[in-house]
Amino acid sequence: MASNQPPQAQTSNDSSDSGLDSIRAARLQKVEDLKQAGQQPYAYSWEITHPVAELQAKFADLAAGTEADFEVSVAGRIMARRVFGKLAFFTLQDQTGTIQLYLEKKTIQAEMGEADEQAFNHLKRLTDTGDILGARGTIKRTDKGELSVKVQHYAMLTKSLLPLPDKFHGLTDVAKRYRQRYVDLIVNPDVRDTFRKRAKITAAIRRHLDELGYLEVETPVLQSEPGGAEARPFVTYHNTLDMELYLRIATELHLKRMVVGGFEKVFELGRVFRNEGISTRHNPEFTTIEMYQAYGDYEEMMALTENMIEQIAVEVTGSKTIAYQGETINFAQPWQKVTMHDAVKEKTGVDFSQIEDLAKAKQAATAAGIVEVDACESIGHVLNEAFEQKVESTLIQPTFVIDYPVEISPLSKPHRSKPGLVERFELFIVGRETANGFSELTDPIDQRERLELQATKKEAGDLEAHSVDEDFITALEYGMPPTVGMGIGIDRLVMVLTDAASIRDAIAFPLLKPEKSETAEAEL
RNA sequence: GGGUCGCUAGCUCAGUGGUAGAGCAUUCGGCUUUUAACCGACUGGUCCUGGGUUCGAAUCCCAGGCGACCCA
Repeated sequence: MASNQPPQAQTSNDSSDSGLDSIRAARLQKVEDLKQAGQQPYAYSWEITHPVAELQAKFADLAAGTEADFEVSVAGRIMARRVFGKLAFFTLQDQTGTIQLYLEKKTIQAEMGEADEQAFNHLKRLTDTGDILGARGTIKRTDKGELSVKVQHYAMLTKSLLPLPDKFHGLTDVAKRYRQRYVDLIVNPDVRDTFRKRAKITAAIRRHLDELGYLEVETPVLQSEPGGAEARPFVTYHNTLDMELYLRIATELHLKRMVVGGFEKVFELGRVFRNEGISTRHNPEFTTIEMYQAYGDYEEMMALTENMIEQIAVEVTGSKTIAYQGETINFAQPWQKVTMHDAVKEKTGVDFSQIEDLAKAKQAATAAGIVEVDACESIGHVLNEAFEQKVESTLIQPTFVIDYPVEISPLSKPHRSKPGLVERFELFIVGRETANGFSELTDPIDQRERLELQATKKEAGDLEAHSVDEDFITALEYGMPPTVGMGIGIDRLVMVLTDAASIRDAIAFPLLKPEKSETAEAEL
C-alpha cells in the first residue's frame, strides 16, 4: 500500500505523474463517474446461481451459434475486454474458472430499461480489466464456439484501481509474485491450483488420521522452554509476565505429554518456527504434522506413513506416479528401506559400523571425500556427515533410512538389537528429508541423561542443542506407554505433490526481507 | 556466510559509452462474433540506490539494497 501512496509525497503530485499514478487517477475518476450515474462502485452483495466451471461443464455440448433457454447469474473479475462499437466480450474469472460475457448493446439497453440507457456506454467507458462484475443473462455459445453469458443485467461490484499485469505474459517477476501474492493468484492459475492442492493434502491427512482413530489436539506455540528439535528459536516477550517466551520449534514434547495423559493416538498439524536461514527448502515458519501412537513401534509407523502418503498422492494428483522437476517419483508401496550404515557404506565404501575409534572414523571419512568432519564429536556425527554429504541427495524415490546413531537422536528409543543405534527412520523424497519418526524414548532416566548431555553442549555455545525440559521428564516419570511418533514437513510434501521447485511456491506468503521503504530511508 | 547472475514504462522485455525503445495495458477515435481482437493516434521513465571514472554513463568501476541459482 505504501508503495502506491508514500505518506509524505503529497507535494509531488503535479505534472510528474508516473504511468501507474495516471492509471490510478483515471480509475478513481471512473469511481466518481459511477457514483454520479447512480451506481455503487463498491457493492454489498450479488446473487450467484452458478460457479462458471459448472456452467462450462453443464453446457459442454451446446452447439456453436446456439442459445439455451437458461438464466444464470455469475460474478467474477474481468480478466480481458474485447470491445466493439455495439458489442463487447469480457472474460470473467471466478474461483472455478472463466466464462465469456457476451455484452450486446441492444439486449442490455432493452433489459436494463430507460433509466439505464447509458448502460452499455458505461460498460465500455467505466469498466476495466481487474474490476469485479456481476452479470445476469442467458447461456449462449457464440458462432466462434465460446460459451458465454448473454448479459441482460450487469453491475459493478468492485472497481479496481490498479492495472493487472500483462494479460499474455502475466506476472513472472518472482520477487513481485511473492510480495504481492494476491496478484500472482489472480493471474496465474497454476498458483491457485497449488494452494488448492495444499488444502487437499492437509484435508486428506486429517481424514486419514481420523479414520484411524487419531485425535487432533493443539499445544502451545508460546513456550518458556522450546524443545523437541535441534534448532534456534524465535524469542518474544510477554509484558505482564515480564518474561521472555519462545515460539515453538516442534510440537513433540507436548504431544508426548498428551500420550502420558492417556490419549493413545494424537496428532497436531500446525506451524513451527525456527530461527534459521532461508533457502529454496527452508522458510522460518513452516507447517508440520506430528503424530503419536501408543503401543506401536517405528515399523508400524513406517507402514502408516507409506500408506498415508501413497493415498494422498493419488487423491491429489490422481496417480501413484508423479512428475517432479523432470524426475518421475513413484509412491507405490513398498518403498525402499535401508539402514543408515548400509546407505553410507554403499556410497562411500566405508563401513562405519566396523570403526570403533573417532579419529579413525574421521580419517576414513576424509579419505572418502567428506569435508568438515573435524568438529564431529562422535562416530555417529561423522556417519551423519557422510550421509548428508554423500547419500541424502541421491535418494530420489521415497526411501526410508533407518537405524540412526544415538548421538544424533536424543529423543529416540535405543534399538532393541543394535547397540549404539536407535529405532529411528527418516523419509527422503527427491533428496530431501520429508518425514522423521522413531520409537519414542520412554525411559525417564535415559531421557534425562541425554538431555543433560545436550544442555552441556548448549552451555558450550551450541545454539541448536536441546535443553532439559524438567516438566517433560516428570511426565515420563509418571510413565509413557511404548509409543511411536512421526513428523512430516507439510511444505516439502506439498512441494513434491505440486511440482514446486522452491518452498516459497508451496507457502502462500513466504517470509521475505522488506523492500527498502522511503520512510525507512529517511530515518537513516 | 561465499560465488555467479539479474534489477530499464503498470506488465513482459530490447538497448554494452553518444537524443531511453518495443509489444501489451492505459487515454482518445472507429468497429455487432471477439478470445494475445483489429485499425488509427497519443500518453507513460528515480534505467534499484549512492558514489566514482569520463566531454558524455542504463551501459565502465566501487559500495549498498532486493531477488534467483549454486555452494557452505
